[in-house]
Amino acid sequence: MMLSVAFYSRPTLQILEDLIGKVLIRKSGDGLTSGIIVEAEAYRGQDDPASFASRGRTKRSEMLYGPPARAFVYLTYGMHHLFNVVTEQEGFPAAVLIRALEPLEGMALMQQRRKTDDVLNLCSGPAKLCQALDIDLALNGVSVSSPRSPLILIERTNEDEKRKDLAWRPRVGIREGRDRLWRVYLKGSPFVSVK
DNA sequence: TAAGGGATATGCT
DNA sequence: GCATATCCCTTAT
Repeated sequence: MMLSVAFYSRPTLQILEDLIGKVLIRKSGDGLTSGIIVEAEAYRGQDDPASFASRGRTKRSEMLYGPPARAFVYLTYGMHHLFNVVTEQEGFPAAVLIRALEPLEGMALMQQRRKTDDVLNLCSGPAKLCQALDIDLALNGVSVSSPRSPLILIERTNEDEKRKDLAWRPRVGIREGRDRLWRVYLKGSPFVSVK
């Protein structure tokens, strides 16, 4: 059901692929929003030039060194929040950035927060999904594997699968480019941010 | 294609 | 201290 700490303690590239198709659930005072993960990106180790950790262990990268199954939320470009899940063992800097979701529950709330009715534009980007799910710095460091957490990841339920089955779709695509080493997305999904 | 915006890190003085 | 470059993006043009 809910993804355990053990799930996040494995090698990051394995977690990356396994996260495609999982459900991210955000519970806030406004209500519940959730979506199926259709795009993600891995950052692992100090040798990964795309990772904050490549510039040393600093205040900004500190969360990456922490224990797995915690949310790492940060601000970029002065206005956008990005949501990562910390992976691997404490002391090794690694995380998976969640880049796009297929909206599942709380669409009306997402539309309100995103100020658009376009379903394809609600969660098709790492900062868009944070806005749609109301993820900001207040959630930095929270556990994503505790039942009481405002932010959790789960296996999809049977009911979800009945509603919209991902299984028939093409498997994940992997993109390697520039210094973004590992990006995985659901090939053919209209909800991804990759062109 | 470019502007928007703030936190962070670095490299000065 | 302060100045500056950078940044895992989005929106509007």
